[in-house]
Amino acid sequence: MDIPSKYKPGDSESRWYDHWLKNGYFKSQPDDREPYVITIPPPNVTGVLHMGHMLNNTLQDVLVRRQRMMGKNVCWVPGTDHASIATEAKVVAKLKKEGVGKKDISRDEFLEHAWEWTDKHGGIILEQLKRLGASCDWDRKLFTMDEDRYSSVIKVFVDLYSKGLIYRGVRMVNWDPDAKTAVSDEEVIYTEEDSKLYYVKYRVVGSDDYLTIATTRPETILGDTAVCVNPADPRFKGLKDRKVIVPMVDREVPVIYDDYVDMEFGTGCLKITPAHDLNDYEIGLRHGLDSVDIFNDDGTLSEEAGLFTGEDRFRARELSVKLLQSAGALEKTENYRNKIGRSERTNSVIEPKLSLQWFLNMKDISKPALDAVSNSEINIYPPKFKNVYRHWMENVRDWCISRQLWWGHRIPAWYYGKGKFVVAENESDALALARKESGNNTLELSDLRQDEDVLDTWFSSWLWPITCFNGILEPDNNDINYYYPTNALITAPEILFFWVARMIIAGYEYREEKPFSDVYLHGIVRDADRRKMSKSLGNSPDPIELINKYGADGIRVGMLLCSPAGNDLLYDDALPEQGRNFANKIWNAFRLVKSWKMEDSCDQPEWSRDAVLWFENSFNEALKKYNDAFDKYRISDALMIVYRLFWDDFSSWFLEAVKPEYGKPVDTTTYSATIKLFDRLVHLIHPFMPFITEEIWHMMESRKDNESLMVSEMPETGRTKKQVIRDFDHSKMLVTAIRKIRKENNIPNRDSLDLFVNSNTDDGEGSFSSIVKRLANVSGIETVESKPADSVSMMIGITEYYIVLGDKVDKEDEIKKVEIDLSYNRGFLQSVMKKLNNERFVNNAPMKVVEMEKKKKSDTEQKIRSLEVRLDELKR
RNA sequence: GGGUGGUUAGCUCAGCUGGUUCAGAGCACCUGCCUUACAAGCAGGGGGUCACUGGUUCGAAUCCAGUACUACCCA
Repeated sequence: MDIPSKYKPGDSESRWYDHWLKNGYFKSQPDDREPYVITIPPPNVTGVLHMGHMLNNTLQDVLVRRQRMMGKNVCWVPGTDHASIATEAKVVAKLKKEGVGKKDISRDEFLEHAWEWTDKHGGIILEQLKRLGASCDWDRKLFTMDEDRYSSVIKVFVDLYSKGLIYRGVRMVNWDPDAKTAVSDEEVIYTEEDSKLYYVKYRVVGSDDYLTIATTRPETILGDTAVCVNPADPRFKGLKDRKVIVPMVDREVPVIYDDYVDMEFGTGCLKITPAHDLNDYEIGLRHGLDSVDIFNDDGTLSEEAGLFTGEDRFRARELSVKLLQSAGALEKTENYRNKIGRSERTNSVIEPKLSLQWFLNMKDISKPALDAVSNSEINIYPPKFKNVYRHWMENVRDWCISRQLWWGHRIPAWYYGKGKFVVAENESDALALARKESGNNTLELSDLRQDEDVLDTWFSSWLWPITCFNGILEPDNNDINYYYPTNALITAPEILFFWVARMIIAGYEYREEKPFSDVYLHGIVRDADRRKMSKSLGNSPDPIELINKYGADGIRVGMLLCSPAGNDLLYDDALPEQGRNFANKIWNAFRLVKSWKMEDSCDQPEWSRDAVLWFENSFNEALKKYNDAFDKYRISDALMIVYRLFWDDFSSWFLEAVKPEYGKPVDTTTYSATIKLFDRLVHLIHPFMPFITEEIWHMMESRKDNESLMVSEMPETGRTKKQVIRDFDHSKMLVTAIRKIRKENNIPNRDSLDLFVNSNTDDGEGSFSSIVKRLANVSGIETVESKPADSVSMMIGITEYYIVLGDKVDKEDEIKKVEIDLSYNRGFLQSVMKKLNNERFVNNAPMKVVEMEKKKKSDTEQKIRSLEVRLDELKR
């Protein structure tokens, strides 16, 4: 058989992916098997695949592939989300390039552009996932804005509103005065910038005293409605119930006391502008203060400011400073560095602004979701995130669900008359409701005006595990009844609250059941310097290029090798390289086995029989650990277990032990045992490396067209004979020791050696002498009572072995080694004796531990005796 | 400012409710090998005062307290 010595992943990847698709292995329909369900964390519909997706989806594919091989009815639902902010920004940018402003066109026209954009770019990312090997049920592909998902969101909004859980309220938002929209917290970038701290004097009413406040934003003085000090601050004791006069506008405002004020910072005296600072707003709420909104939407000063109306906020700052100065109210100015928030998109300084938004009351609705995680109905992996989750849920705030955007689910509220509105699933219901509520039957559609805003994207994705099976619109359909609750959710910890917690909330609200049993949180992909991968840094490799270079299997292994649960993954090209090398190793191991000529008349040699016996046990032990690692979502551990099983145990020990001498045939018993073991190995590796394993599985023997490794059965765990493993470990150590002696003494492997074992020291461990003979090229193993002349010795466990080297033995060197060994063992014995001589240890420690120490004592004493004898002989 | 983690080999990490000859793995490194599966490889090897200080205990990488540094979340 002519197989190239380097594995080339390219063509086999597309060939096998097509094979899987053609045979419909990814598809799922409800049946009587147990389901295993994962809904994909929907990537942004207009995005492209990045390293984070690679990690996230590799993990999911590994999990579903394994479960599929364990006989589950696996359903991995793919889909994308509309990402209202990001997508709208992209469409706005595109239109801008074409010279069209968003405000120049109608909402409908804009949405047409957005859909066009979506249709053009949407789904690229899912196509890219196929290159990775993702075994999603593509027939179930969904989009958060497709018809059923859209209607589901609207229905849920109306439902929650009718339950009294959704309300309108005032809230401080991050206002971008250039884009004239609110942006989310995630889109504000805070950096330290140089600014100035202005010290301004406020006169106390009815006295000549004044208070000095420090501010970086003197223009907001126009909106001050109080001055605040810490109640514990002795400097301001006598100011209770007093008022001060706000400079420039000469408004009388109260002095209030609040713990919020930091006595150390500035003058210990804080001006309060409830309309333009979040903390001030909250203090304002606590103390019942007025708020004066001094800004227009474009960042110029409003009528209410009373001064500088129409001026830009930064110009107003300069004017304020001048005015304060001329009025003698400016005490001093200091240079200062503080954190300034700028809009990610326009780089404009964010203006905190009060506005009317829609909220979801979270207090009661989130209760079951808190309990579910506390009582482990839902498990979070790694468990350390349980605390974080609980902390957030116990301090949950109401959710602001409206966004000042067009791309998304439009809020189903219709306004009519003065400040009145109705909430309904559609226009005609809204009209009917409006007529009923107003008692005015002459109302027409044209009198109704739908809310301009859309819902937060998370308000659609929080329903994802339900809407994936259309469980909102048809709550009793077959799919939802069969697939829900899903099994696992794989995502990043950064969206534990935004998304995961809210899905759990929605699950209990709409299905009265959890949405998934397990949450697995993986880290963020960073570069080798721990920097986040980003376009602007240019430190993010293109995943498709990586697949081309290292193969999908290689990159999958690379992503997982180094991503322990919850920890960040420091990407480096060395990782997929290691994955590729592993693929090549598997490939060559297979080449070796395939090159063997079989011969019926050969008997199975003892070493081969022994090797099969040992490897079966080794395999069983590894499989147990592998399953255990999966149960705990320790995916990289599972991979490492199988990596070492294949590379070390199978390739370096098993295959080396059974491989026939050059040109000689192999007996059929060994051959078929090897193929059987190889088959079991590729099963374990398949979830991680689906392509190469499928390729090899088909080359092992002739398979039918509709057969596939990916739908064949995972091996069952068998019993492990621990003694076999222990014996083989002993023999391994012996082989290694002999090889070391060869290397130290420059004895080539082809020169065979005689090995002696000291019968006085033999504890019976290590019955794999045939393998020792073969792998260490030992011609015979003889039993002796004492050390033969001109030999070097080695100790495995407590058993002493010798190799006769003749005049090659360096006596001085041997003596030195034995002395080092002796002093270590004497020291060790001392530490053991210290414990055993300690009455409190013997009385308090568990019997088992004491027994162990006694065994250590006798073993070490025996070793010391052997070493002393040896030293004696050497010195003779 | 509040909260939650982390600190073990050059790097990335395992070490569960204290006790196996317990200080581990992978990668990297060093030495020798193009040995007829694989140099994307084989064989052998070196490397850590388990952040620091104190405490509990017969016994601490593991439990407790404090310190330092660090990461993330919230404000």
